[in-house]
Amino acid sequence: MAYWLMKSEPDAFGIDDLAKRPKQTEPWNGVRNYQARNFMRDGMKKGDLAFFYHSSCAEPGIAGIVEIAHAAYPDPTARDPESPYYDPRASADNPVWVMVDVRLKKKLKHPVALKLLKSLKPLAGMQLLQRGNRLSVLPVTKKEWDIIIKLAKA
DNA sequence: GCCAACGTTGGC
DNA sequence: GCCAACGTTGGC
Repeated sequence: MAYWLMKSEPDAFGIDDLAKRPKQTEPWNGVRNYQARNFMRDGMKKGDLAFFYHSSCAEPGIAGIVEIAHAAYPDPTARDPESPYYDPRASADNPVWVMVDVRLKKKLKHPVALKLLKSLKPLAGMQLLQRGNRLSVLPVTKKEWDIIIKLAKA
């Protein structure tokens, strides 16, 4: 079982939006970065857990925990000319882009702010905190995961 | 709104 | 294959 972090802008789709979805499940479409795609395609398994991270907002940080409810499968928005995520290279034979389904496990009563994560020495190696990091899907080590879970409960 | 960092594109 | 130009991300 692996751990992940997935970013979303709460103005576009936040943890509360996920909570309102049927079965509190949503296809994580629109990822258009190869590294992020590869994490989803090659790394994510059904049952893996991920932090739901709010980016580009007043209080960036971890807002909740989600479970990977479905492993990677083709992202249909890549083949929809009406979609902002449209990619003319995508076809039935070669979907190019994939998505996973995420299901809400828990919305944190007290989100773990980026500011707090940055202040903790044991988390200094976190990929999220590295300079210039822009990936929307990132791996999290079990050690990091456990530390953050404790913070969320504190 | 600014800007650093990074990925992608496209001319050569 | 190089690299400048451009677009995007995301914290502040």
